Amino acid sequence: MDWTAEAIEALRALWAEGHSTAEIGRRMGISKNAVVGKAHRLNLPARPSPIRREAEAASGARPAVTASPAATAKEALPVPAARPAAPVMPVATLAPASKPIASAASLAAARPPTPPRRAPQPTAVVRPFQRMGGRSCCWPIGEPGTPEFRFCTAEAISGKPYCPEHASIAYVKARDRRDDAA
DNA sequence: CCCTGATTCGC
DNA sequence: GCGAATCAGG
Repeated sequence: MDWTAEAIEALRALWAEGHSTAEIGRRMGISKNAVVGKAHRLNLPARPSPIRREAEAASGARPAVTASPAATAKEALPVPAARPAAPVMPVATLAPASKPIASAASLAAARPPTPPRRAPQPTAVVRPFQRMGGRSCCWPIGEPGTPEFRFCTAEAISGKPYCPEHASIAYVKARDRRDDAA
């Protein structure tokens, strides 16, 4: 993985939106290990991990888990942005970012039925319109002409028509495109 | 078994 | 720095 600024920005954005590492990996065409590894290196806020390694526990036996039962209840609830902000973007598994999917046609072609793995979340609010100040991402999703067709609802990077994640795949690094262009 | 994320460690 | 392997919990 070539961790360009864009890629890192995309990672940060997706991470902040509460996507799973595997999901981020899928979206960016990399493994979840790469995602979690990089996230870790970037010191991105760890999200509720299902596990608790012995290492941390061993470092002090049981530090204070039992310290103040009352306090732990409320304060031990960081659970920041666990909300899957992005309303299920069935953007399929885009090919490992190689070519900037320019046309909606090609995108449609590369759009296999992607049943959402996650159960519908009651808290997930599909916002029909962005009223936010920022421009929304122009990345087309679905087949044009169908009811499903829409654009990515994420907020575009300022100065770019795409959100971080789509920008990361939309813009192939300019360098050395000459050889593949031939 | 599927999923999850964190850490480890060879590269 | 990178990420597969591994670990560990749900």
